Amino acid sequence: MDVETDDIQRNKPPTREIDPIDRKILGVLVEDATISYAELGERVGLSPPAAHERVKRLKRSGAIRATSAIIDPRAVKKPLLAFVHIDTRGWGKTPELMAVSKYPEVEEIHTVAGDTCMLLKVRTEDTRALEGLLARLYDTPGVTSTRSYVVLSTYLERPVQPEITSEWPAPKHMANPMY
Amino acid sequence: MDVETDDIQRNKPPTREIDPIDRKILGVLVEDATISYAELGERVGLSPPAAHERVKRLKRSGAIRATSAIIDPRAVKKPLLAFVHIDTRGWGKTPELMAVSKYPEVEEIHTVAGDTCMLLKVRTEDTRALEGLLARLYDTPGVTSTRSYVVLSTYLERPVQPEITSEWPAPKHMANPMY
DNA sequence: CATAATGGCCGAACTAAATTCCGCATCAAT
DNA sequence: ATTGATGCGGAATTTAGTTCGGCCATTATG
Repeated sequence: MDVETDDIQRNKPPTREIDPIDRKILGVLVEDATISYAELGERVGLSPPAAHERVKRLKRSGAIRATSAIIDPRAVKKPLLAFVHIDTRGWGKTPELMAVSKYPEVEEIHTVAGDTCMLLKVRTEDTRALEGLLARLYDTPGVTSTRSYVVLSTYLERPVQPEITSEWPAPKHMANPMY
Repeated sequence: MDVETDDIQRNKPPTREIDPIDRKILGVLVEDATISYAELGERVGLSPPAAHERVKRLKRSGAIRATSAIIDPRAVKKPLLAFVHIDTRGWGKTPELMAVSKYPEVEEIHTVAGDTCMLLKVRTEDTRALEGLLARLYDTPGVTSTRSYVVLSTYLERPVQPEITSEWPAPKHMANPMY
């Protein structure tokens, strides 16, 4: 058997810096991950095998976490979107609340700073189902109150974008911060 | 303005009812859209061409809106996630606020019912960038105040799930609603 | 009640893309 | 200047995507 000696990359995904071409690749694949490597290569200025190599690297490094079908919520009968803020008594109620992960209606669970403790994004068939989920939340020990924000219309909803705004319009009425 | 005709497929593509096999297909493709039609067919009990036909139909009907690469936010230097609630003076300030769509940091824009008017999901490189975005929001006429909830930890974040919880645990302490 | 028509599936053939291989150029470190 | 490593491109190979024709089941129709 082969015995690995000079094992350079043990714990570190050798996170090679993401260069502009990688970012372009990510931008293309976020829009449409079904295109061929030939077309991907053409769009970013690479040959098909080179583009393929880049994508493999991005997947290995974890930059591309998955390739996923984006579903229309209406098509699967989940037209009601809501954000639920949860206040808890005490600290560290997260493990108990994580139990709601098993419901496919729950899409996001975050802990947040601000006047509330946790924040859920949930998508249900109707208000009855939302009520059922809220009832389930109140059954969790430590949950003191919730506030739900029911979405009326969604104007934008998209995955993580690879681009970054480098220069923000300077708010001239403000002093310059030290950091 | 809108003239109501009996146009069946104005808002609705001729959505043939989604049967259990379709839902299984969606479930598989949400998890991993890179698998072959051979494997997809095997998982849902169909031949490769039959699975292919189903997927084509789901895409045509709009049930599958896109196939997209899911990016690790840290890999693209956007570790700061925040939800921004916006209060506006008056009504219908949406068009103006839609201008922030051009910033790739903005991932979602909703109008919500509750004590606030709009809700944004934004992901930035750091607090400076978040401040820059907030400053941009305050420059929008009609915006009276914002409240930001900065995410400390994300425990769950996933795309729309095709499954639906059919039976919610009945809250026994409640009366039965009429509807 | 029989029959035609439709829709969905399968197996096989065909086409296109993914993947591998190898030589070459570039850059960095010695 | 030399060496090693890294990334790229072109061609060949393997694998998957796609099309085609026939079969079966369900539903509409005379």
